[in-house]
Amino acid sequence: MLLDPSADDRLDRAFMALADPVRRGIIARLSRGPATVNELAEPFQITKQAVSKHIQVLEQAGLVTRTRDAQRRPVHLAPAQLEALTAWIDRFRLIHEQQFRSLDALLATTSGTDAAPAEAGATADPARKAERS
Amino acid sequence: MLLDPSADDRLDRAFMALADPVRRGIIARLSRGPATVNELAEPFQITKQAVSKHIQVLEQAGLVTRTRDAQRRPVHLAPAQLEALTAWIDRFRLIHEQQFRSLDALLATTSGTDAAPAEAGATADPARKAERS
DNA sequence: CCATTGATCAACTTGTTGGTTGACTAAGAG
DNA sequence: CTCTTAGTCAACCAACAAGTTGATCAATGG
Repeated sequence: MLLDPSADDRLDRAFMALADPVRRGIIARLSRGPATVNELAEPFQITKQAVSKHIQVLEQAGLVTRTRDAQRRPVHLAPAQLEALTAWIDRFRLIHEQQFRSLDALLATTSGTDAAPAEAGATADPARKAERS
Repeated sequence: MLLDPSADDRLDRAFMALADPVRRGIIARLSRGPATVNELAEPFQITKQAVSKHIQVLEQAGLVTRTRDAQRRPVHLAPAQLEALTAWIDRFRLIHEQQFRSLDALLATTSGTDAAPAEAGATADPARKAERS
């Protein structure tokens, strides 16, 4: 089960875990501090068992951790995985932004007449020849 | 286009779209510039139809757009939705960080003997009203 | 006109997710 | 010991997601 989850696998679980409004609500609540299953279940119209399953999903995704406190199992936010997600997204967001800028510069130097209406790169794309990575 | 998907719905689709290594690979490829379905399908061992479906998912999530170029339908990255995702994540990441800091400060002022074993917030949690004994 | 290329549509199979109910374990409290 | 609180486990079901094959559409080229 938890032997060696690849980086892809970890991202899969984390993104999937956030692709549900209940689980995002749980994350939002936990950002204010730890909470028990019952407390987390209260805002939603589903059974406690369903919430427990959601928490399991979040835990397997590395987004929360559970501790012990008598009968209670307080759930805590684990921000490290959230950081990993923003890191992944921002990586490609920034690459794209840079590509866009350099393409923009290229168009500015070659065409000279008009700067092309925002729909850049549809056919004349300098990055297209790179393949078979 | 669809008729007014709620913010929750949009986040659902976007996070779900990224919860798949094929689709993340497509995003990674598109960060280098637009590509056709065939180009995007090449690195993967699945049929072109499957890739087409993945692109539909990404498009409905607002992460990519498609244009026309003769028979080709070049796919472009749409970075706005990526920004929305990092915005959502960072919101709660920062709230949590701030909570953690203020709790840390609280512990530093009240307890003078032992600084607690790193698992802060488990027992002394300002957000929980339940107290025992 | 017909053939080719690029991509989508439609139907179907398979596996997984989100939810339920009911039984169960664990820890205190009377 | 019994009762209550907090939570999980197990079995089941409806809905959906990912992939396949086969047919179809759209644009171009001979």
